[in-house]
Amino acid sequence: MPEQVSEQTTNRLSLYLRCLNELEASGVRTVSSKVLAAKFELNAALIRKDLSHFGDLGVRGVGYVVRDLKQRLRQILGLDQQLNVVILGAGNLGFALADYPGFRQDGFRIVALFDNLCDKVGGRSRSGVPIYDICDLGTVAKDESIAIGVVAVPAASAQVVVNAVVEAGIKALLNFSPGAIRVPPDVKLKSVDLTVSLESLSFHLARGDGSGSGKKVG
Amino acid sequence: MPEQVSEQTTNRLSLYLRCLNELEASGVRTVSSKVLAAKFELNAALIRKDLSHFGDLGVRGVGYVVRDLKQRLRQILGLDQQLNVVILGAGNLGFALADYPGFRQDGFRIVALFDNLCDKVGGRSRSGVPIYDICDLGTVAKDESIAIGVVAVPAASAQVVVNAVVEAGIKALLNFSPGAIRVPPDVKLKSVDLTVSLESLSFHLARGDGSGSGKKVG
DNA sequence: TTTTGTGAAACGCTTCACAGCT
DNA sequence: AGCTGTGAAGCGTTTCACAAAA
Repeated sequence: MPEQVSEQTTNRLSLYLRCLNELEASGVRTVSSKVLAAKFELNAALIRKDLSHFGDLGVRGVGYVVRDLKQRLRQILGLDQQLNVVILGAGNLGFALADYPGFRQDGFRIVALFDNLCDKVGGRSRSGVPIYDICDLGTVAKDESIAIGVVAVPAASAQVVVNAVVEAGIKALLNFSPGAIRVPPDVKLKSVDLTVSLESLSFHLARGDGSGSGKKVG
Repeated sequence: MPEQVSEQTTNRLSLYLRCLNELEASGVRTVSSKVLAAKFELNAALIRKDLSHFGDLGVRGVGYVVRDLKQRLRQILGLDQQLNVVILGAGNLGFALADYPGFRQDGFRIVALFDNLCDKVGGRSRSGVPIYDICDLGTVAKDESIAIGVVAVPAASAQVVVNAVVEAGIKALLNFSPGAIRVPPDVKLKSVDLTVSLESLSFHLARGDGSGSGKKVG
């Protein structure tokens, strides 16, 4: 429905949804933007603006109906259908992500790990995710209709692996390797750079200005 | 020197530094904002603005002297002195981070893992990081002058663990658990929310608008 | 001439303030 | 009365465009 929704709004929608799940579990029926705002230390108008991108989701004088808004947000975020995920790189990080509860989430299913080391291929992660040879990525991607690739390989091979993932027709990528990665314009790339995060903390320590509640970034 | 430097500028400084390291290794002596900008698909003026916060670091008509700028950025980011890091939570993620090369970086040293499960305490990670009981956090933090805590515990115990870390006098926190975490204003918190990242990708897939080169976020 | 450093303009996101609905 | 939805104001970041320096 909306023309353009900013990345920041998108990220907040996830947070709202998580909160609504908790509220529903607590038996809360409706919630106002004001109450929601307090939980995240955000401005209430911002929450209303975020939601208003997707139609009139609230009820004036009442607030938002928890169950309805939750359902609608799941739909907006594409969580009403399952998305299949593969992880590239069966190293420490790849394994950890494969078994990470936060990743074995509602709408997501981790289908496979990929690596190029022969002795790893054929094995499984602790939670049972099978490890394939990276050469088979194209086949698996089609057979299992993989939607998302998670890149957890060393920096040196990152771009090569990303190219293979793009080649396999996967249109969404979560990248954990450092350095600049290039993808075609029709592929969505989201990068998490742990070095940048650490160095940002180092910077703030060096200038002695703790500044609370760093904004969540996703 | 500067009054205020935005988080976004700070994050980019890390990227510039990484690039300068590569340039120096390649024997490049000077680099212009234009060349740097091309590597990151950024505007050259933005890079000059970022750097100009810290004095006149460039030479007009020439560009930036790679070795000098690298040195200066290391200083600005506080990487000229070692920072000791502890990881809270010796689960899959904690172990992976303890052994992750990107974390065993220049200025950082991972001193310890902490957990509350008796059978883990006393052991070591693959790379040799010792595991202590979380009760000993205060002591270790003081003895080893820990600067940064990395929180990799389940969501349910996140706030409790964060409180313990703050109590131990640690002023910088990298948090991997989902949900809203509160810290005092003098503590710097940076959160990486993997669920939000995944759901953001899901959102973009659902509306079918791949939009290349997602900005690196740290 | 090349490239930095920087005011001014442009842009985008957030907050304010209030009309309008329940 | 209470709360949403939203135009307008405010504010911070990015880009432009050019004077100043090498």
